[in-house]
Order: sequence, then C-alpha cells, then structure tokens
Amino acid sequence: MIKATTADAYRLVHNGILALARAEREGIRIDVEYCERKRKQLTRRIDWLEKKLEETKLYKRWRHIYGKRMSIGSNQQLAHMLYKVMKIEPAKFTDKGEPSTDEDALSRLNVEGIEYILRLRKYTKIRNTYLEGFIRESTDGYIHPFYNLHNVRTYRSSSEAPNFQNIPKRDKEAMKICRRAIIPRTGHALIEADFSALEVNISECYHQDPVMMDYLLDKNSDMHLDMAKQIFMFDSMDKKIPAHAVMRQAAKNGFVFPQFYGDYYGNNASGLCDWVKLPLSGKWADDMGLELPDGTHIGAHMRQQGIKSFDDFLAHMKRVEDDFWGNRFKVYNEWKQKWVAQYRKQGYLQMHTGFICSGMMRKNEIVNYPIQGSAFHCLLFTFIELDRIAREEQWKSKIIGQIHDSILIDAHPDEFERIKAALHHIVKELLPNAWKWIIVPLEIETEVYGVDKPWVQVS
DNA sequence: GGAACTCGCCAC
DNA sequence: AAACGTGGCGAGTTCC
Repeated sequence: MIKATTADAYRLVHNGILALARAEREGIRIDVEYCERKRKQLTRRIDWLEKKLEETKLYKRWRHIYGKRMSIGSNQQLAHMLYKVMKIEPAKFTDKGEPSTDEDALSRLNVEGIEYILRLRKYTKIRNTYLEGFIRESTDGYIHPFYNLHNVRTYRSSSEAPNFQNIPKRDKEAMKICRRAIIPRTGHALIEADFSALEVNISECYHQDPVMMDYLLDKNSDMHLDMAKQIFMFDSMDKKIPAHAVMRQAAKNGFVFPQFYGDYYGNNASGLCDWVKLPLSGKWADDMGLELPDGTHIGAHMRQQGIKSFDDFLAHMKRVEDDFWGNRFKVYNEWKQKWVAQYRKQGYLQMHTGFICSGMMRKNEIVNYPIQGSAFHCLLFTFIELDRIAREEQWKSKIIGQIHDSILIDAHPDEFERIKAALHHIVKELLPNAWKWIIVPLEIETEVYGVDKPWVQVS
C-alpha cells in the first residue's frame, strides 16, 4: 500500500485552499427579505413566550430575587433558582462541576415554565445565530463563508463568518426555517453531493477488519440492524416495521457510532434506554417502554429475556461491548491497540494522506484523528477536482460550499448530468488511482433540490 | 470597554 | 485506568 508523504499533504492543502477560496468568492445566495420577515415573526413568537413565562411562579420568584439584574438568558441565575432556591436535586453537572441547565437536565424537571425556557432557547438560537448571521454577513444577497484548513487538529476544515457547517438539519422545524434562507441563483438548483458512510469506509482502510469489510461490501447486510437484534435480544428484525426501525436507530446512534468514537457501554446503556423509553433505575415492568407490533411492550420482552432492570441491562451491554470488540470487530480492535502503541513509541501519527499529528493525545484521539482527517481529505480531493473540471469546461454551475463529507453546488439544469458524471468519475477513477490505500468502494450520492427552490428537504 | 472564559447547542 | 472525536457562535460572566 502506497501512502502519501507530507509533501503530498502540503499539495492537497495548497490546492484545497485555492479551490475553497474560489467557492468563497462565488458565495451562497441568501433570501435576505425572507430572513428579515422571519426574524420579525420569530421576535413576535419570542415576545409571546416571554409573556407566558412571566405568568409563572418560577419567573415571579426569579424576578423577586434578582430584580433589575434578572435575565431570562442567564443559566447561572436559572441554576441558582432551580438548585438553590427551589432545592431541586440536579440531574447532571457541567464539565466544571456546576449543576447543568441544558435541555436534557431541564426536561427531567417538573417545573412550570421550563417548557417556555426551552422553546425560547430554540427560537432565539434560530433567530440570533442563523437568520441574523445570514443578514449580517450578506452583501448584495450573498454570504461568503470562510473555509479554513489551518484550525483543526485532525486537518479537517472549519467554517466561519458565518459557519456554514452547522445549519440545522435534524430538527425539522429549525431546518425549514433556516434552510429556507439558502437559495440558488435564478434558474439554478442546489445540488448536494454526499459521500455515504465516509468515515466508516475510511476506518476500514486503516484496520482492514474482515467482518467490517463484509458489511461494507454486502449491500444486503445491515450492521445497525444486527446490533439492534443483539442489544434488544430479538432473533430477527425487519427495519420496515416501525418499532424495529426505532430500535435500529437506537443501536446506530446509541451504540455503534458512539463506540466507534470511543464511548463505553455505561453511557450507551443510558442512551439506549432513553431511545426505547425504559427507565434508568428500578425494576422494569411489562407495560414499560416502546410498544411492539403485537401490542406488548419492550419491557415485557426484555424481562422474558432475563433483563429485569436497568442494572441487568447495564451488565448485558457490557457483554455486548465485549463481543463487539472481542469477536465481531476483533481486527479493528487489534489495529487500535497497535496504532496507539506505535504513536506512543514514535511520538506522532501519520495519516495515509500524509498529514502528521504530534503532541500529547489521549487514546480516543489517537485512533479517531486519522479516520476523521483522511475522510475529509477524500472530500477535499473531490472538491479540488470538481473545481478543476468546472473551470476547464467553463460551467455555468458554481461550487459554493462544503460540509466535511458533502459538496454544495449551485447548478444550472443543463449541467445536472455532467456534474453527476464528473463526480462519479472523480470518486470512482481519480480518487482510487491517486490513493492506492483506499481499499473500499466509495460512493457519492447527489440530491437535487428544485429549480429556484431553497435548500429544504421535503421528506 | 474589551479579552477570555463557561455553557449550551448547532453540524459532521 | 478510563470512559464520545472535530469545530463555530451567541449570551452571560469574570477579569483586567
């Protein structure tokens, strides 16, 4: 396997900066009038929520104690009210050891007014960070986010002014409000090209685990469904059944991905229980948790399997984790050990893309950096080549942005098919030819938004 | 009055 | 023994 050198890494950064700078100069079109309109609308909603909050006992006591110094946005004051004045036991603590007031902590409390505070946070975030950011940073209807290649320890990119890499997507309401502001040039459509499961595929290029390789090559296999079966103890599952789909999501986002980042079963067990609505303490009962297709509940099923409490589940998840790394992905695990030992011996690590990370690192950082970095470098390579082809062929379409494993294009309809073909050529020919260490087939998928339509997913 | 910090929260 | 990787940004707060 031929790996890249630091000189190769330098060239990638050099060409990357030039290509990204061209995207920055093109800019992303913003519907500024919409932003202004929506900002006013959100302000009215925020004012209404504040009025509702003012009617609550929590607010009145808060006002009584703090007077003019009271600020609804002060979490320090809120923590004092909840955990000192009202003497509530904090559900969790911050990194600095203070009682937490994050969404998770607050939503466990049964205090009138908390719901208003959470909604106020959500809408002020949308208004102040995103809509006002777009308005502030736009000139003549375009924003020009910066893409940096010098800020991130893994040699990923970052984005600023405004950050174009954290626009809401998961929360559908926030997604619609914010992405409605991002529009294509007149007569164009936005195209988003995403690598599928890029980091998992790149991890394979390091550890070469045969079981993982089978999962990546066999389109009919489903790692997350297999883990759901093991975690929730079912012989078979079908992801088309809604309850099974929930458990698959839980396995994916509550176990598999966190484990790949270096999490452990203790955290996973709590997260998984939240997903399927099982309590984190005490005995479980037959009527608890997610409802199954036959009308029974997951609580009854787990009890039948001998998991009768959270403590039982915790012990079960320890066994699942041991099996995950000790049997299923044994070779991946052995690579992690070797990779850490090598770093500790030579004092640095070098990615397959040539980039070197040095300095003191923890175990999780040592094994995550090369995967995160190299995955982004595949995107950057693709971005550079797409930009080169677009200039050579004088496309009307503009490459306008990048979000770690995806590229955003402001595309002319005449060029849709050419763009897809060019992307396919880069990912299937140029990339694997340039980097022989890529031992898995990478896939890039394109989503075309409507002509003259914003960046809003319809599903 | 501004720099630096904490917290919370958005993305991959 | 340790125990989720990488960022940017707004608001509040603290320090100089």
